[in-house]
Amino acid sequence: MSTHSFLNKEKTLDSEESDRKSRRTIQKKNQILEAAAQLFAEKGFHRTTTKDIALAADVSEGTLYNYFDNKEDLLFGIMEKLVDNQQLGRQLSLAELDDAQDFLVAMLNERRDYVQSNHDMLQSVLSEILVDPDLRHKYYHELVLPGIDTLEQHLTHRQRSGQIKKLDERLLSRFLVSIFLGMFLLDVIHDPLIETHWEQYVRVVADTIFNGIAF
Amino acid sequence: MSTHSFLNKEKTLDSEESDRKSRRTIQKKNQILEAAAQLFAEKGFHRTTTKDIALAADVSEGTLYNYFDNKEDLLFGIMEKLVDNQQLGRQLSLAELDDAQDFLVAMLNERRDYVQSNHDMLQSVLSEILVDPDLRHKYYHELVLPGIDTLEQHLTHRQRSGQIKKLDERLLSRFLVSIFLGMFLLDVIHDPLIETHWEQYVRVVADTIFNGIAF
Amino acid sequence: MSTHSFLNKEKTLDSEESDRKSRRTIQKKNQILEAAAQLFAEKGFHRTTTKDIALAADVSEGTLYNYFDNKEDLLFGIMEKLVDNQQLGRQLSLAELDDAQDFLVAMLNERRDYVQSNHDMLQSVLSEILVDPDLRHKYYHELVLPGIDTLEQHLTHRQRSGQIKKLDERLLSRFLVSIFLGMFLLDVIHDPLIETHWEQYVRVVADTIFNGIAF
Amino acid sequence: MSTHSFLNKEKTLDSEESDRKSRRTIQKKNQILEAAAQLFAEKGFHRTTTKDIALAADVSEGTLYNYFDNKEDLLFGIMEKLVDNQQLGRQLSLAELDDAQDFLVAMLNERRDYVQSNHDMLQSVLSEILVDPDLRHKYYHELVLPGIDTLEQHLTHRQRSGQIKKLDERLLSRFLVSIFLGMFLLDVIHDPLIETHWEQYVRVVADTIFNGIAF
DNA sequence: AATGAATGAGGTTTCATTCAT
DNA sequence: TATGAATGAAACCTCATTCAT
Repeated sequence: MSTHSFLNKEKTLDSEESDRKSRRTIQKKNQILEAAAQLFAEKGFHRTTTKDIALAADVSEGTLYNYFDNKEDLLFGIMEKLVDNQQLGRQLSLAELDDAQDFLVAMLNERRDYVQSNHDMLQSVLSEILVDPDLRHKYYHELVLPGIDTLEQHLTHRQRSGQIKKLDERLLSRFLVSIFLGMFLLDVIHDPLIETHWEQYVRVVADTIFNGIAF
Repeated sequence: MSTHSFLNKEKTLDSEESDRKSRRTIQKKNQILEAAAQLFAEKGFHRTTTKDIALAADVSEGTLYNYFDNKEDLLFGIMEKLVDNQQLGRQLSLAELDDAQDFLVAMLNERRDYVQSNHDMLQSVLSEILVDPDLRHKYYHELVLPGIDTLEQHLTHRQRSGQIKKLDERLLSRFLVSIFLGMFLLDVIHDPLIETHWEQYVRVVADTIFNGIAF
Repeated sequence: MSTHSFLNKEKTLDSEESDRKSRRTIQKKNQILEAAAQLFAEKGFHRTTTKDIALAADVSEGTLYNYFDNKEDLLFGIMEKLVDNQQLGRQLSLAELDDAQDFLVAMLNERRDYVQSNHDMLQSVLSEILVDPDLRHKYYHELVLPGIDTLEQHLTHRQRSGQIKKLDERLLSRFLVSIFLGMFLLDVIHDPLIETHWEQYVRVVADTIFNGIAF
Repeated sequence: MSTHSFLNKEKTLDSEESDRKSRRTIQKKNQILEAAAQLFAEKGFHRTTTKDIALAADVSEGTLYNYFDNKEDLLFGIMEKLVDNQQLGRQLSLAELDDAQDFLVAMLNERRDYVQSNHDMLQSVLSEILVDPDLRHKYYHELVLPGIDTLEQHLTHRQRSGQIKKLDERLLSRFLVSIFLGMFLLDVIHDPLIETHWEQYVRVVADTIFNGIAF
């Protein structure tokens, strides 16, 4: 038993040390990614130099390459954080809102929050997605598709319980997703109205989707 | 013939020669812009070299600079063509469709056509818009805002004639525009469903917008 | 006929122009290769920077890359020149020297000349050959083996005509080649004696090979 | 036992400790040098990184610098081992072979053994010798010249005792050395024949040197 | 008007070396 | 004594742009 506890002590020490190390590594990775995301959002991936990033992250250029294989790898790092954050958001998700329209409003707001708190990272990544097949593939499969899937399930559920009409879930979910995407684009393009009138906008959207615009 | 003389009226004496010149110039500009747009769409603006463009356009690199001030100017050239094409599309546009839902369907299809026949140019320009303030400004003011405005007018008109509910037109038009934008993004990201199920998709979207998803 | 001559005139003009162009290209390639070879011989391939080479060749660094794909390609360029020069030397080669020993002496001198007039290029290439499989392969197959082959043929001929003993030509030719290689190495290492006593050295070598050192 | 006390005699009081230390030091130095030599032979000095070496030697990069001043110092370390090994080989050397031709054969074989068992180190060092004056100087003076000197003495001895002709020993010894060098080069360049036909090759070489190729 | 060779600033990346732990 | 993260100089290479022809 004494031996055992002795071993444990060592183990604990070791693991503590390696823990500290990996925590510092993760921290520094984040420090770099945040600097990069901000710059990418401001000037774009290609107009941002590794020197810029190093400076903004307060490390040397060499250090960048101790944490990331190359410049493009930074984009993948940003994407991973986006994926993590999305999953995080989903956990503390939309509870079980009984009313379907409440649910839609909640979802729009949740998306809005996600977009706002990950704005730089999303913008960083988006412009390259349009242009880099690898990144596009990753983005589609790890961020968009999961979103679509979750939506489909919710829709199916609501349809079964008779809360909403029986329209093709696959198309309906895409419709909703493209609303989010478009909303984000309008935001990035700096259309002033959505930002200033968010509350009303959500109401209009939710109302329209639920009740339609026809009399 | 009268048309012809009318057109001629605006021209100076040495018109024929300068005409031929400018026509050739315009043609070569187009030749270059098309090559550029295709490459930009494939590889992105920054990964496309002026050499690539010259090669694809079958001119020398030097010639590029006889027609455009610099590489970025090509993007502005592409944007101008997009604006022209949009205006063109709008003229022969949505006639006067009595039924509001028919109108919406027609509009969705018109957008779809526009997107499809200007795909490369749109994709070329979009990823840089996210990253280049000048271009973004131009895009917003010359392509997005006019679209929003036109939509607002249509909506106001339909509201007045009692065909649709009285929701805030500014927000409703943004809602519709963000649907188009999102649709385009899904397309660029290669989501397969919208492409293969376009007809049904349009129906779902139009039905939802008009009648809502609630029972 | 007039058409023909007219065409010819054009052709001549064209070919003259393209000739001038390609001649200038070849000239500039040589200019660069000579600068590179000298520096490589002095400091070695890796300690020579592309900037060094550009400076020595009196062109910009960018221009280097208009003529060679990358730095290593310069080594291949040097090797090609070595191969050319060897073939050149072989044409005006060892005539038909009746006496076998005269022939050996002539050959040793011919090698010496080759080594001396291609010294920088040989030294440039040699140290990388020891370390770069591609280059080694090329060197062996394009420079060493042809030399061995030629030697073998000569030896076979002399053996048949009864001038020398019937020893395995393949081994004997390798023996002679390794004498040349070793000689070159001693030269590069700056052993003073061979350089200062070349005439006598050749005599000793030829005498030994022919008559042996035994009484 | 007497030997043991003899060895101990030279040591100070705290000898045992410093002994262990220096023995461990020497061992680790060797461990590093062997790893380095292997990598240098494979990829060349410049393409081998200190990280590579550290990894292969199973130490950290920092530790490298506790044993060697810098990367180039590794080459000097390798050279020193080569010198040591050569002297070692020479001590238990060519006995006193009465017959001169037997002696030559034995010498060729001894060189062959040396080359084979020090192959990586020789190849490591050779390509840099061609390019690094310091190293070249050291190589020439500590490895080549001693070899030449030893040879000269042997030759002089054999000449005096009337076993071989009176040719200039300085040139003759260089001739023999360049045969060894060339042989080594052919080996490094991967000429297949010498390796597969070594026994016969030695016989041809020895026979030629002794009796010549002339009838 | 068209060409394309030349340019050189500037980008990404590598890697020997240092030093705090 | 051993470590390995951090460094930053410097290398190779690209490419938008110019300009003599």
